[in-house]
Amino acid sequence: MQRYFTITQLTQEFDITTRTLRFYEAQGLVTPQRRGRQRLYTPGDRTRIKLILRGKRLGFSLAEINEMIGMYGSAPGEIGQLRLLMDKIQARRDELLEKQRDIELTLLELDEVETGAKSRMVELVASGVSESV
Amino acid sequence: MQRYFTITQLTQEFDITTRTLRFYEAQGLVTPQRRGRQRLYTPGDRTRIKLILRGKRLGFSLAEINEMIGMYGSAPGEIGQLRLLMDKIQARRDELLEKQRDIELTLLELDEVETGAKSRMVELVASGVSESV
DNA sequence: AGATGTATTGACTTTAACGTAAAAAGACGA
DNA sequence: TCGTCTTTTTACGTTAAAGTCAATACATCT
Repeated sequence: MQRYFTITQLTQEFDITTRTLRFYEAQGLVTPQRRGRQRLYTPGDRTRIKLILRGKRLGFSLAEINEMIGMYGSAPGEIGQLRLLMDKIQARRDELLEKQRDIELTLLELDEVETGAKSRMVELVASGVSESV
Repeated sequence: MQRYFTITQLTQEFDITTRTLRFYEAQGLVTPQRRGRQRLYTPGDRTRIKLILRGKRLGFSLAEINEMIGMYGSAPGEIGQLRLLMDKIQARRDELLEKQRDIELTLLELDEVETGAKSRMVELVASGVSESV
């Protein structure tokens, strides 16, 4: 018993437009089945869409995302190909680790700005500005 | 004694083009001084550029980056403005935390793929394919 | 059958973030 | 002073990732 999703269900769930999903399909990122002309998305398709959106949030291009998703089901039968795959994995991992460091730094800086803003606020309130916090 | 950087020094250090730096300037992201027509970047400008590139790596748009950088030197004198600033900070923080989770998940998936690839490799080698590892 | 609402397709447009090319202006060494 | 090099400015081109619009098709309700 396969459960299907319609395109609008998915657009609502992920807060994207139909145009977006059709565009992803045109790019070969998802290939939903058809009932007549209507698109039917399987749970697998839905998962792929989730992966795409996650990749987007991390700043990857659709081409990169396509490549990454391509890694999942593959497991090629040739040693050379396997080596290539593992190289790609390592490259992605390095990128992600860099992003992690970038995030840490940015979070720290946000903390600093917030600290400054807070103390500035205390100053203002103490200096007699009537304001209910 | 102010030390200045030329545009090409910075392009080499950060591996970007002059076009990129001039574009950032046109967008108001950096405003180097001039000696005649030549651009002179201060250490502060250099830091801003680093922040811009970091933001880009995290998938933020130049407009978002501009806003974030704008938070740094500000500390506005009005309570309402301070509240707004703190709201923005929190929003950014939430985004960054989401990106962190996204990265964790992606790293885990990469691990899985790699594990699969490794065992597949062992299989291949064991099944008699001559290959020096 | 007619009206209404949702899907699809195709074409054209838009936006961000640069790339590329051409012309002119200094800067510098021989 | 000449030639070379770098830098600047201006203008047009490009790419990715959709947005927008119009025409058509399907399905459903009345």
